[in-house]
Amino acid sequence: MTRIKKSELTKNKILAAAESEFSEKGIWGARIDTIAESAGVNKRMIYEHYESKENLYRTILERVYLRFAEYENENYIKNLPPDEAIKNIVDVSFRFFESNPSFVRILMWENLNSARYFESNAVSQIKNPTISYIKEQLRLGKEMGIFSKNVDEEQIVIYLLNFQFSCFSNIYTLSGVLKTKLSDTTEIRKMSSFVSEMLIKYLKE
Amino acid sequence: MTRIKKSELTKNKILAAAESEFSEKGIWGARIDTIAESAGVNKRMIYEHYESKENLYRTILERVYLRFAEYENENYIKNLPPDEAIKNIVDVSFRFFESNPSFVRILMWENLNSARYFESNAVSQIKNPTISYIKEQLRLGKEMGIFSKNVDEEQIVIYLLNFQFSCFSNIYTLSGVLKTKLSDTTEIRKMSSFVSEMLIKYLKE
DNA sequence: TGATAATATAACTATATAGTTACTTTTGAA
DNA sequence: TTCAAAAGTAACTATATAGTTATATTATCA
Repeated sequence: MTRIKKSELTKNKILAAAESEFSEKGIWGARIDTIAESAGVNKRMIYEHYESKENLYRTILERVYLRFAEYENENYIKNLPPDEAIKNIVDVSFRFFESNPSFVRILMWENLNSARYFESNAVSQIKNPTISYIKEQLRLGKEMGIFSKNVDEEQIVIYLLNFQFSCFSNIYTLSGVLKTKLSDTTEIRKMSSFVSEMLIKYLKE
Repeated sequence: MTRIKKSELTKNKILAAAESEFSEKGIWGARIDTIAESAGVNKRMIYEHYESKENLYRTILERVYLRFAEYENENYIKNLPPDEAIKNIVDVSFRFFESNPSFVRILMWENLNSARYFESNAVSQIKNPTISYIKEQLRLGKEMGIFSKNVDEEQIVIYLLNFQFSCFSNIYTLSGVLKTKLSDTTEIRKMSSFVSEMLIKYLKE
């Protein structure tokens, strides 16, 4: 294998191991030794390529968030009627969260750190198309007379982003209280579709 | 001061310091030395009264959750019509979350630990009156013909518990994306009342 | 082919941290 | 007042962890 390819491989192994370790334990609980070991790479290589634990974490955060933004961007079905488009938005982010549990967890850690790293530099500059897309659909829906005129666009955006996320994030303590395993995919799907149905009804009212 | 009173004082100082440290940094990030120092108490006293870090954490978790259950229990206004009762439930938990940020954070840490400590022993046995109270109001509302008959009670319970909580929990990364400071009380209040209005409309539909 | 720069390794250092030990001070019942 | 038990202290131990150093191996290009 060529030198460059080999170092790329090393970097990728580090990134994969780091993503899993950081998502499991957060930046403070994660161990560099563990990352090195489960990447099958010498610890010094982490410092060679990523300087410090903090910097490695930032890299992971950026990477993970970029993956989200790209997924959203690529998967929205264009030219749907506004009500179908809203359902589609819910559906796309549902599928992303479902297949990227480490994304959900890393964002949760970030929230407990008051989004310290998330707000800094690169990450917050990543173009996320979702917000403007939602607003566009809402405006379109109002124009077409499908959606009620006095809907608060800002709140709908928050609702869509936040409450979809919360179907995946705070379900463990809630499961304990309800004595139902809400982390099962079927349960999550139920919650998610309930939330979106309710929203659509509200918009059309 | 008597011996017993003095040791009670020490215990309380430890509990207060521990609650703040654990809520800030979670069980893994919290430091026993920091707790001892900010309690103004010798480190050994923590082990004298609480055995281990883990056990101290459990004590805090129980204490904090008990506070929640008691608050809910004491603050619901009885004999309201069902729609007002639902609004009241939202309002009461809003006020609790608002004035107990450490509760919100500790539950978030717990969710990242898959509710490991939350599910064990004492905590999950604490009687939380909320769930049965919500269900009662829903049934009453249906009987009185105020609420639609085909409302999924389970989902409403989840909605109320989870989405109210998420107005406080995952707002930091979302603030970053939206470039609005959602952690301000006014913003939280907006979100919360939006969510409850939407629910009431849905129930009455 | 042999010099050189990139890539990799093992063993190390400095520090932080949960938990302990051996000791001193204070309190209250007899 | 005395003295045993409770409450408190400082200094310690064993271990874990982020980051480093000194050295070895390997791929590329002259």
